[in-house]
Parts: sequence; structure tokens; C-alpha cells
Amino acid sequence: MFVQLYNTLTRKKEQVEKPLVRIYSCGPTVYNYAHIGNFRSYIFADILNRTLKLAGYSVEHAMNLTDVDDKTIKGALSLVQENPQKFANLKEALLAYTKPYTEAFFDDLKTLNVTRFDHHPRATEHIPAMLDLVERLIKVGVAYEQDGSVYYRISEKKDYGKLSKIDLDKNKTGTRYNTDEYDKDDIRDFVLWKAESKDGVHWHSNHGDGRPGWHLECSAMIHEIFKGGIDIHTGGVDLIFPHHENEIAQSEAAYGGSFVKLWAHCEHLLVDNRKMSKSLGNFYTLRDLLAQGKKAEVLRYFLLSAHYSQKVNFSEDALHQAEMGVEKFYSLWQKLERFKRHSAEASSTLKTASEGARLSFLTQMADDLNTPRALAVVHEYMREANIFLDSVGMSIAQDDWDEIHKTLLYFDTVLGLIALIPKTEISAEYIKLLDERNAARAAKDFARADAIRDELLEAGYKILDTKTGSHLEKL
RNA sequence: GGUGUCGUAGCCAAGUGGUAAGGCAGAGCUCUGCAAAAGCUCCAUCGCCGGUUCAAAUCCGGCCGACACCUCCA
Repeated sequence: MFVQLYNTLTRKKEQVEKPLVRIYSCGPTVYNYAHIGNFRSYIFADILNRTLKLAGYSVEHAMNLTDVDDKTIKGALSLVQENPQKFANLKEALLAYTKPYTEAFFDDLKTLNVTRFDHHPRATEHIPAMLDLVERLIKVGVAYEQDGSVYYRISEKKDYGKLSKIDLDKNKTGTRYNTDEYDKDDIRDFVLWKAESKDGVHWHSNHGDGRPGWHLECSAMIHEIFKGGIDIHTGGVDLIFPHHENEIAQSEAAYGGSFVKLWAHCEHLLVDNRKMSKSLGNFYTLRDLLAQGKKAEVLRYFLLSAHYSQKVNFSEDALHQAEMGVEKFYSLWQKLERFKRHSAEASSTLKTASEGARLSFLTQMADDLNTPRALAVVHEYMREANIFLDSVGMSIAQDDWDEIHKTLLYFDTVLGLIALIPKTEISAEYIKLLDERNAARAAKDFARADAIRDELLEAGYKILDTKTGSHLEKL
């Protein structure tokens, strides 16, 4: 099946061509722990990756780590200040500063069951590629040096603004331009390479010591990793301008041709209906939320409950709704695992329903990653599966079991929830308690029976009384 | 000021020309000693006004409201 994805550049849904899809996703700046809003963007990349694979594509996926910029440099300088003797040079301090956040980032991705991408390039490891890009731009005449810094001349790019649809001449440019310290030919030009003294974090270049500007790394790394253009570039909506606009300008001027076929952007996550960002300070890191007792699988489900192109508001209420959804899914999964299997003939209606559900699920996902619709398919299927399981007593034909199992796993290929739920065997101790409770119940000692039920609940198990007996289920 | 997105039931959220998916919450019911789980039933005419059309939540125009980008930001 072909996947359709909304292209920010053309403002239309477009078909992603088979068989190989090369994707580059803007990753984190490793100067802090990433917040739940950041993770919306990474889970978006993850869902895209998983959906393409499920639909039969091959995927080569890169996500960068920005480890040199104003903020990381500031962090490195503060490390040096605290302990001047510790570092041989500033680059070492920079590495020391970014390392724990880099590790935390990978840990967090794992926590949220985000697919491990094929490449995770770091900016500091691709400085030569960036310098090469700068030289190319100078050579073709779209960049110029000014006091050791190199700028991109926007006036050389006729279609500058095509991604964000921004007409720079019409924009309110106001006071900021007058106070800007840069000595550029045109105030709108952006910096490719920043002059930096020997006392700062710097690399040698034809233009003296300096460091890369903000936009340079993605273009250079895409070129280096993929040896050409890519099919899909993802990121948050705030990157459309100027970051991605500048990437387009650089890459097209330096490498020729079109650089990215399809731009896909995910909307922001709001907290209390306000944009969440590091600078506003109203952000929760994943670690904060886990410390509050939120579960990773619930956060993941929550992030899938709204379409990626829509703003989503983070709230306790929304999280509760997600929690109920996850519980229902996992409850069915556990129920299925309890069933004994036999070799009777399979149910053709179940087979038809299961195949239909899988196809609908994929169809919804293939249509611009419509996760809310896909979740609706999951819920409808869960109802059918529950009805089926409740109708067959306590044992089931192996083929029927396989059919349900296969379908739930199929959904989970994209949802990625089951792997997040810790698997532990229900210990004999609790099984014994359950037996005791049922014995008390049979003896009409309901006080004792209910006391045991409360005890089990305390231990994290709920009792399910069914026609065919009582079972424990993990909460 | 420029650009763009959005406004669907108590809440979350799809649908984008043919008479409103799904979920959460709530109510009733089946089952149950009770409860839980599961299942069944009930629960909206789509911000406002006007237009186009046989037909509009869905297209067009106006208005109101919310948010975002234009500056570091997923």
C-alpha cells in the first residue's frame, strides 16, 4: 500500500514513492533534557518510520543531534568556570557538557519505544562537511565573508520563502534590524559560519577560527549521509521558518537540484493551552512525568490520540482518557494469553473481521498517518475480539487465537505499546490468594473474600470473575 | 502589520459536498453475593451570519474567538 503524506512545500497530500524512503528528522539540541513536546516530534518520526515499513517500504532514517550552538557552548563555558583545570580545551568541555544529555536522549527514546533510527549524526563530527558546504556556497556566489563570518545572501535565491510562504519584503522587520550586531550586506541574510576567537569553541577554516551557524549542519549531514537528496524531512512547525527555509536555500544552491521531496511538520503540544517550550519554562521532561507516576505507554497513546498536524493540549483529563485506552488494549492482550488452545476448526467470520481490521488500520495510517482513525479501528476490533472470546468459553481454536494475536500485534507494530508494558509472571502467592478468596466466596464468607480482593488490588492485580472462572489481571 | 492553523457532544478527537467514526465521562441494562471486566442501549446537526447547490460540518464571503510563525524553540 502507498502512504500519502501532507507536504508543507506544496500544501497537498502526496504519495511517497517505493521502495526506499530516505528520511531525515530534526533531532534535539543536547543542552537539556528533552520535554514531552519534543517527544511529540520524535514519536511523529517514529510513527512515520513504522507506518512506512508496515506498508512495505524500506526506510533509511537519520535523526541528528545538535551538540554545538549558543546554548551548548554556554553550558561548556560554565563547566570550565566551575572547574578550570579539568578540561584541556573547550571542545572537551563541550563534549563533557553534551554527553549526559545525549545519553539521556537515547534513554528517553527507549523509554517511549521509539524506533532506533539508522543514523544519529552529531554536528561536531561533521564540521569538515559543513566547511565544504560553506566553500561551495562561496564558489557559486551566494555566500560572502565579512569579518571572519560567512553569510548567505538571500537576494540570490529567487524562490526564498517557498516553504514558509513568507514574503520577507512584507514582513514587519522593525526595530530588531537596527539593533542587530551583525555586519551583513543585507540584514535578512543568515549566518553560515560564525567567527569565533581562540578563546571560544572554534574550528579552523579558510575564514579564520569559527564555528558553524545554526542551519548549516542539517544540509551538510544530509548530503554526507545520503549522498544526495532525501525523500522526507521532518520536524516541528516552528522549524519551517527560518531553519528549513534556510536549509533549502543552502542545499539547493550548493548541491543543485531539489534537496527534499517532501517536508512533513508536526504541530506543537500545548500545556494549559499555551505553547510549551524551554524558554517559556512551562515544560515537563519525560523524566518529570515518569516521576509523577505517568506511564510511558500512556504518554505514547496520548500522543497518538490526536493527528500530528493538529495542536494537542496536554492535560490530566486527556491523560486519563489515554490510560483507559491502554488498559483496554492490554486487558484484551492478557485475556488472550489466558486462553487454552485446541485444534478445532477456525471461525471464518473472525478471520474476515481480523483481516478487515488490519487492512482498515493500515489504510488509515497510510492516509497521512491518521492515528485517531487508526485507534478507532483498534477499538472496534477490540470489541469484536472480546465478543468472540466471551462466546467461546475458556478455550479457543489455535487458528482463532493466532488470528487475534496476529491482529493485535499488527496494530502494535505501529502503536508500540505492548513492548512498554512490563511483563512479569503472576506469582504463585497471588494465585493462592485468589483461590482462597474463591473458597471464601463459595462458603459465603464475603467479608473475607472482599478483603482478599482489596489486598490483591493493593498488590496491583484486579480480579476478573467470568463465567468460566476467576482470573487475575495486572493493572 | 504580514503569513498560517483551528473553532464538531460534558471532555478528547476523526470526518472536508450526500443527511455526524472512535474514545473518556455519565445513565440504564445483562452477568455477578457485591464489585470489577466484558457486552448491549442511550447521549451532538458541527462558533455566528449570509451565499452557491437538488444536497454543506464539508465550497465561497463576512464576522467573532483561540493559537502559532515572522526572534532561540519540536
